[in-house]
Amino acid sequence: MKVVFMGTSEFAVPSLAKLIDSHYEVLGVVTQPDRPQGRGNKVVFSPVKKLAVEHGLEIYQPIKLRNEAAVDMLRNWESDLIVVASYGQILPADILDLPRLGCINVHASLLPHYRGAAPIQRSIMAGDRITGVTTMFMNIGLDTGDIILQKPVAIDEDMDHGELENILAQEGADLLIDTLAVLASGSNPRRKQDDHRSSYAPMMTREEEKIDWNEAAAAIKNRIRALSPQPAAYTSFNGNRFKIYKSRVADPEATGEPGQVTRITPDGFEVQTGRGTLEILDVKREGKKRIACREFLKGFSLAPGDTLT
RNA sequence: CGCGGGAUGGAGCAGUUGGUAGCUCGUCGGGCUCAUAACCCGAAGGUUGUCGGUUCAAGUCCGGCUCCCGCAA
Repeated sequence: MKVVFMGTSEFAVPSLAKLIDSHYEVLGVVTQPDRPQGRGNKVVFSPVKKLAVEHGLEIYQPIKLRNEAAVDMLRNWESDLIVVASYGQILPADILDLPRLGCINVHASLLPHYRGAAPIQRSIMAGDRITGVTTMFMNIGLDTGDIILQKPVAIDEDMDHGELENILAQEGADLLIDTLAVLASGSNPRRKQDDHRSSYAPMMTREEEKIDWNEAAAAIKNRIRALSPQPAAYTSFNGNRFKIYKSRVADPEATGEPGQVTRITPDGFEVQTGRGTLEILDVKREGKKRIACREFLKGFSLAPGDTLT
């Protein structure tokens, strides 16, 4: 079976890696164009491109898929199957129809839940204790195709986005290999998604990175987890903005003025929220490195009564 | 050359208009207490990221380099 892989972000890397290690033939890799990004606007390869380069695979980086050149390119590869994992662009019908076996996608949720760009963040932010990975046949809709295989994964209550993404990426890669085996065997299992139970997981926005101390402690904790380690939730004190990576609900029911520091603890400090207090454990000041909160307090004077905004 | 912050004893930070380095914590030794993230006394530990320049004198001014980070895209 000859396969074309389309992917961009870190989540897609294990899938491509397993595909390379498998006996299936990888004809080429499609990934997003190299774009200037980050500090200094340096041009950086996508994680998938880095892996593809290491293995000397043919790489194609169209700006748009929705044009003849892109469709021709993919047609010329004459693949049996296209595998997509967090690629970052919608595949037009012209391309979906190209491979003999169709296009399949590895998605980081138990579809039909959390269709869209940020299923991992959204599931953590919602406080879910279970999520999973899904492989499906792609169609015109956004993550609406027929399901091939699924595997549930438990979310530990202290797991952050980075940790969960790693796990799901690995599970997704394994599920992909299982899926290919199923398809190669000639069977074609597909189960329609129940649209009535679907939900949508839109990309996280800048605004959502700011902590609102009026929320309940548990909700803030989940937001911090969902954004850690990148880009990380933030708050500020006296004009100093700092990011918070890790927290713990101290007293779930305590009441008081939201945002106020209630006490200094051995591991950090506690902040009053809309409902309950939250102990802050891991932070990073602008221009500084990430450090444990107790270290942070040695050089940053913060006392009970101070208010975070 | 997108804008900006940082690099100081093991850790986190201060260091005024340039005059040979301080604080909190930790470590080690001693003391006190029923006890403690307690307290008291004492000690060790820094060629101030790197290279060069200005100067009688530079952590402090100027330039190059390396690494780290925030913002904006």
